[in-house]
Amino acid sequence: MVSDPALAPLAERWARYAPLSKGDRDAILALPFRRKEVGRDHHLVREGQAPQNCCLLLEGFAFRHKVTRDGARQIISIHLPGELVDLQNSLLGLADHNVQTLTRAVVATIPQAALQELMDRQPAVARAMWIETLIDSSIFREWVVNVGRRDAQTRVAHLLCELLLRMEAAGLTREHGYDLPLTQAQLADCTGLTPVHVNRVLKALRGKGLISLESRSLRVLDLHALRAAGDFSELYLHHQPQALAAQAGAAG
Amino acid sequence: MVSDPALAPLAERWARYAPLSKGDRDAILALPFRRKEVGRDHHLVREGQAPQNCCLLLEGFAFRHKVTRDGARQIISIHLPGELVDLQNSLLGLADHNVQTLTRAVVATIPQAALQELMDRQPAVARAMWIETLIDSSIFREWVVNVGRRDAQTRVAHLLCELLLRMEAAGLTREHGYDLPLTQAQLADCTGLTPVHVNRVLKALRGKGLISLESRSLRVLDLHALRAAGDFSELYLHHQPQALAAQAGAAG
DNA sequence: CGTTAATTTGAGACCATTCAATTTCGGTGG
DNA sequence: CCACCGAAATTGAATGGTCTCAAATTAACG
Repeated sequence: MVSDPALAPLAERWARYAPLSKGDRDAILALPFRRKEVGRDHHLVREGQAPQNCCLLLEGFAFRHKVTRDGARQIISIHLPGELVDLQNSLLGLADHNVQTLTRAVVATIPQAALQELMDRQPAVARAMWIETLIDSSIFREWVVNVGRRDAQTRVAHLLCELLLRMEAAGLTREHGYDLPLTQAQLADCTGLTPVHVNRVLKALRGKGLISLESRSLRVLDLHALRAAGDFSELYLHHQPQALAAQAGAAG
Repeated sequence: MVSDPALAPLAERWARYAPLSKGDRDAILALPFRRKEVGRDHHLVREGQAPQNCCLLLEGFAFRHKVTRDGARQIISIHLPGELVDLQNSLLGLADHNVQTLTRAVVATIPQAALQELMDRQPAVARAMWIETLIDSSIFREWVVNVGRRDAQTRVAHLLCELLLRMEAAGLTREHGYDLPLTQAQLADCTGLTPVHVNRVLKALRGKGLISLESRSLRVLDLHALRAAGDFSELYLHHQPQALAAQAGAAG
């Protein structure tokens, strides 16, 4: 059985979080999975369920969200191609939130049992997976700050900055431009605002010359000003995990 | 060198997250640490730093927070005695937020290197630590929803419910009552509100007979109604981690 | 090319904020 | 033990950022 290259991006990203041996990489590439094409708004995980599989986004975008009693929806995070959207369920058992596709997507569903086995047998991979969940966690913290203590324009600008940097890291941008995978209603659900107000905020950001945005195609015209408008500082994305350096330093 | 019982609560809590062997427990109890008494508002971790130690709260309360450009503070989580407040820094390197004591506290500072070694040598302990960070993560997600999509009264009621359940789990309550370790200004920083409005909300909750609160002593008079007022559902606290059951089931 | 979703704009209402002042609480020293 | 002081809590009045409601326009998609 030849290892399928579909999981190569996974091995590649995890290798950025922790040093992986050839054996580690091979074990990742040998994970069993089922490739699945799904439409927009497809539910990958439902709150309260105990999923038996983990979903790796091969193509397309997804988001996690919760719904309050009176039907308001809060989006908790956005996921880009190459990300495992529900790793935590393997360890926590019951899903505490929903995961849904933003766009048409291709996912690889990996049996949780296989992931458990991988964690058990390849501690370095487990370490990398842990770090991935910790970076998720850091992004959640920043989102708490964003919706809790920033005004509407700052919130939206901050989100657009975050997406720019993460898209760049994923190779999905060209010259500070990317295809925004969110409707204005979904931007509102990310930022705790109403769609109407998001529309006005975007108009203001356009008016100031910070961005251009038409038919979902976003371009950041003045990154410095957008970062300032969004009170944005990228430390929380941990794109240069210090752990690697620290480990290398400790080993040398 | 006899193992100090000070770390026993840590071993106990981690054992709830993953099955620990005698060797695992001994390794935890053998961790080196320095006991330190600190005053209120003492900084345990500062954003941007690369801490060399982890802080275990032995007595007292702490909180994590970030400050926006214009000086607004958002509290991201509250920590009870027995919790490791900055485990993630061992793996991420640079702290992306501040940690500060809410009250006078006693902490055990554990060298990160020792924790790293523990993770490497006792995979079951590493697993438990990972699960602890995942539960943290789930609480962050709920807080995003709380500040993003709930009105003021619901936010405060939700927070009071969360604290009640966590205090109960830590054995810090009597008859639905506990000592609230937060000022109204700090409650405001948790919920993304102003101190003035928190005061009015608390008055309303008292007026409805849901709680009594005087001089920091809180009693939940009508838990059912407070849960309803706070749109509260405890799934996200993962107080009964399903992973344990799942692992036991898989092993049996 | 029709149909539905998404975006855009306006006007009025409201929840939470800001600003300001007063009262109460908690701790400390005389 | 009481007086004092700063911090915390409380209350009022006015402002304002965001929401709600409603309608029109444009874009997306089969």
